[in-house]
Amino acid sequence: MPVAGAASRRPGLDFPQPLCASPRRFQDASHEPGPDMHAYRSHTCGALRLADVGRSVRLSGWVRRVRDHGGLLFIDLRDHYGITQCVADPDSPAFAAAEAVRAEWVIRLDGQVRERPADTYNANLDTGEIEIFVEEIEVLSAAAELPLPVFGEPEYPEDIRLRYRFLDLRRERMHRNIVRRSEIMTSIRRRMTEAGFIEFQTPILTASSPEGARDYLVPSRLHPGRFYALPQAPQQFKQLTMMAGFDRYFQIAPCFRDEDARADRSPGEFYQLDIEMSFVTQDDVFDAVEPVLRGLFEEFAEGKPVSQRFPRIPYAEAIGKYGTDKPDLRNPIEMAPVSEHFRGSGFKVFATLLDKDAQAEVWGIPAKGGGTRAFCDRMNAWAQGEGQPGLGYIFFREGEGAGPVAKNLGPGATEAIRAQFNLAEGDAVFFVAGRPKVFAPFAGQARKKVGEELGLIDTERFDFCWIVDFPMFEWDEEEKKVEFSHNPFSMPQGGLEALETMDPLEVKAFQYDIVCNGVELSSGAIRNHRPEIMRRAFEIAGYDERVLEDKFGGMVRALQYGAPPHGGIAPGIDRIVMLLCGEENLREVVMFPMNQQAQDLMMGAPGEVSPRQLRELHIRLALPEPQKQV
RNA sequence: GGGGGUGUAGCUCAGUCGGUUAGAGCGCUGGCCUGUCACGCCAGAGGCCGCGGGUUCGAGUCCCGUCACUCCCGCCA
Repeated sequence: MPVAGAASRRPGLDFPQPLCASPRRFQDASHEPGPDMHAYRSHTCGALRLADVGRSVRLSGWVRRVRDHGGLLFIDLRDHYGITQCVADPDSPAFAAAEAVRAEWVIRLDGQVRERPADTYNANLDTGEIEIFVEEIEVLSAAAELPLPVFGEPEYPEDIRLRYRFLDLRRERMHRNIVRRSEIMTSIRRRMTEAGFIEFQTPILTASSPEGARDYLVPSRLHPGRFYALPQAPQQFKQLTMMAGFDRYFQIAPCFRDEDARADRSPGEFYQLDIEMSFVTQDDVFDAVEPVLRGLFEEFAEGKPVSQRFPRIPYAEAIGKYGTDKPDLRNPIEMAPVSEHFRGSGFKVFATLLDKDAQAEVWGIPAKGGGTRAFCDRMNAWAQGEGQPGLGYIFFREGEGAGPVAKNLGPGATEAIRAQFNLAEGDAVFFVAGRPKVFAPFAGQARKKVGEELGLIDTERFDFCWIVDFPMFEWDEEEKKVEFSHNPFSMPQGGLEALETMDPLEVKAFQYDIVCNGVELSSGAIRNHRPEIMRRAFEIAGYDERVLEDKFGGMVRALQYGAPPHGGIAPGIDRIVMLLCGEENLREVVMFPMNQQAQDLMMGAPGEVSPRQLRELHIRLALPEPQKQV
């Protein structure tokens, strides 16, 4: 069998695009087959309709599927724009050629458009009322046996999908995701521009910054022993842009962080819609960003409702009600403290805990519809699987609270808890106890699990919220010191006075996140534009002035020469696209992603380089002992 | 760095308590088939059971190690 390299070229994309997304024809009807016919096609595979019946056409594309009936043979021809059924019978001069083609070959064919017999219309295809009677076939590129099928949309191992990404991207769902990503990008640029923002470019090769994630480093040839760093975000550049007197900056900015991946966190690189504005308060930023995101989501949500106002939830309240600073508001469960019902009660485990530790609390997680022993036991087993001692519960049936907790707690307190959460027959409530700081993340997981298990989450919605009033500092248990909890450049609420007079751990920052359906889309802040406040903030976090000068010199200098109050935010593009494509994994919306180990299996990155390249960079390798084999 | 899961045909998977020649679907090769669109029917090819070691009369199956992929924790201002 003839074997050729896989065709990655898409002639269609080289054609000038008319205004409509799917051009019906590339050429005028006057260009019928003949000497003037285009070499590859007169129409795309998504173009032809009943009105074209009788026309002589030329199509090119991939063979999606062949159905060979012996005396009659169908080829589904696919390109970027659609699928057209082509048919050949022994009367056709192309019959022998048609019998030879296989899936994913690239062919060009000429033929006549004809109406399908009415009872064989295919409503699933835009072109389903017509077919092409094939008169000539030219194989433009044959395909070897496929390492993964293109037809159909089942699950395949990711390493194979990534190694043969060009095949994976031919699949309908991936192709649609990537096109939608492009449309989302275009819409974002339009919306930002219409809102008066202008797009800037900032350096990719820049300096390492001491805070935050691990940097990707690029060795300098001209300066032995020195390194550039790829930007973790254009944070300082966008602030400097404001100090330079521009206003309303945006950029769809590549960001690079050398940290381990997650399903919702690409290894290595990702994109942010980076935004910064001058002379603004927190409310001004919200008022600028909210309509862009709402409009964007409404445009691509396919009818799913989108929050009209994004509720603003203080950080502390989010932790208390949802156990997390990225709550999924589609989940109606709100937790609340129930310590008072347990204090001094007959349920000794919690009563003793509360007695011994003044900081201890008990929280309740109401579970509407979870009032069966089977469900409660299942949740308890789940909690143990998560490394917890268990998950206490009361479930309500036959007019009373049931379960071991209720038995020891007594009917009075049990009824008080039922009333507090407004629970009824058939409902349950789960309990977590200890120091909130320690158990809150688990409580959040339990809330999520209960919501999912009981089907309380309406997946056909986009629920946004702002999380506001993040703490400025937090206690770093490992280093035993106060550390910036988010961005060191955020303005503390209350300014210098707050830093001078308050417990640092009590100081809040003008720091905020946008959360949608439990996904943290972005974080931002009103920046600290006052050098004396910044010096004090760094001092509290244990950095002396030299560090500030060394590492943030450019920015600190700029602050001394007239810096406007400014602030911004940076929504994650990949996560937005993921939500709007209904995907659970970022790799489904990135065209050529790396795997979880930050390798590009298709291109072979990271790869080895020649000794000469290393010499030029003044680099000698000091590999770990068990020498890596490649 | 740590924990969980997975690894058997090109692809998706099954494989019982450790027991004969390791199976199915899709794909591939050949044959039949004139209205299919997940076409249908018949036949065939295709296996280092991830890799290495061990236990055993006997290992896809049990044990140890290792590699790869993936999910999670740490990490991600």
